[in-house]
Amino acid sequence: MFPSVNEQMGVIKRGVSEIIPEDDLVRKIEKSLKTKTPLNVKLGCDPSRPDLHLGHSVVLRKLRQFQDLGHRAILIVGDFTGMIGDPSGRNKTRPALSLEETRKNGESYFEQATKILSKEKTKMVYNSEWLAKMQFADVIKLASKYTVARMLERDDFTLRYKAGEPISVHEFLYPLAQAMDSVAINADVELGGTDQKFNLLVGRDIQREFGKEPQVILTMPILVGTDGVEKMSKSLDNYIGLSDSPKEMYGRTLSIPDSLIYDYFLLTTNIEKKDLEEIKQQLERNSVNPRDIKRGLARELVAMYHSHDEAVAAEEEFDRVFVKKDMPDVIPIFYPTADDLKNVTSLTAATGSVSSKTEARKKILEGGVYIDGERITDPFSPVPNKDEFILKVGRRKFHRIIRKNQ
RNA sequence: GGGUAGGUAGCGAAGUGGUUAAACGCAUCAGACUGUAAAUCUGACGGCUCCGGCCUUCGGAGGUUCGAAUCCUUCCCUACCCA
Repeated sequence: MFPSVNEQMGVIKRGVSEIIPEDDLVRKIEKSLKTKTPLNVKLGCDPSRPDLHLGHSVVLRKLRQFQDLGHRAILIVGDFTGMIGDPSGRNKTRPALSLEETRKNGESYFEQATKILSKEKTKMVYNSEWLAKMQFADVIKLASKYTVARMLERDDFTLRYKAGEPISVHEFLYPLAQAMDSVAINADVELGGTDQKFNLLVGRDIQREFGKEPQVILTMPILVGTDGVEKMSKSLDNYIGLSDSPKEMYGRTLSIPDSLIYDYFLLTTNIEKKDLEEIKQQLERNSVNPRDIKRGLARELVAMYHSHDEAVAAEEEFDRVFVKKDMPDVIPIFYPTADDLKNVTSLTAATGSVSSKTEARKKILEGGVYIDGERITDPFSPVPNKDEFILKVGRRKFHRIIRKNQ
């Protein structure tokens, strides 16, 4: 039923940052084999940001591997913590959510996560189920099990504390709440990014306090975003979304810096170990143009989330539009009103490519607006007297303008 | 509770009565170059505009003044020190 311990460990260890403690994981797997009981593998998800991207995929893919090895994946939606939000208002990215919102986001999270996870084998639970039932006395008791010094061990807290940035008391409760999740579902393994290491470790301590066997924690490296510097995140707009269209996904992938190519292959694709090794060699020796390796990565990703055919199509389209500077094959159509046709500025603004006429005028003066391939330099130049033409704004916004003859 | 230092555009950070829509850096956007890589260069960067201008900003609210981000009052917020 289950693969052997060595086989399992081989799969599990690919790409991981840390397994703490590794021996315990081996032991747990041995026990699972002996008793024919799958391990409970936990992953917490944040319902305040339901748009998943490649960064999330790193850890989700690891979870999928556990599923393929026969283990049980449990997604915990942090609806309770999401509902509390951040009262200090310091972190605006964490607004308080209503119960309905967290539910809705949870559903959406599940839907996207199952692009990677097996739908049937994934269990999703909301942590309000047990956290909402706790009394204040329970919370105090829980909090008493951890010390301030230990909380401050956390790098994030230390840095903020030293920098003189505010840390609210309730932030100390987050790791404890997360730990309670592990207690509630009897987690054997908890996955997370390396930035979650502290929280995951707290889970071990609290499980012990509750007389449970501590979970093994497994951390995955943080995927750097397309800017090559920051962690991939939606708010920094350096992400490749799992729901991005083939075109977008392909283009965004090509925009990552060369230094990230290997990590992306390792962390976000399923390519064979030997191919991975070859890529590493090629990159190190510079024997192949990194661009071509990157194109391969982009095709791979589009094929994973869409299809092989769409990957090929996306590449062709990309070459046409950006290499040959030709037109994309699908261009949104815009039917202008008489007012929009007053001049090119009005038209550009009307298409919504820019936020206002002021913006449109700036782009025209900067030389970023083209009509049928001709650069427009005068904001007040008239709209060509044609029934149909192509308006291009910036590098990638195209509109097919069609006049309706009334 | 007492004291100190602060709160300026997406972020960081100057400015401390009068060309100040507010230096500078980062980020972003557009252009050149290119492999939608890196590096570099140029320009834009509060909002709107009939291009003449108009409107809104310097934690909030009042006030002084011809004139305030800058002075006064009050409130809110943050860090640090003392208790």
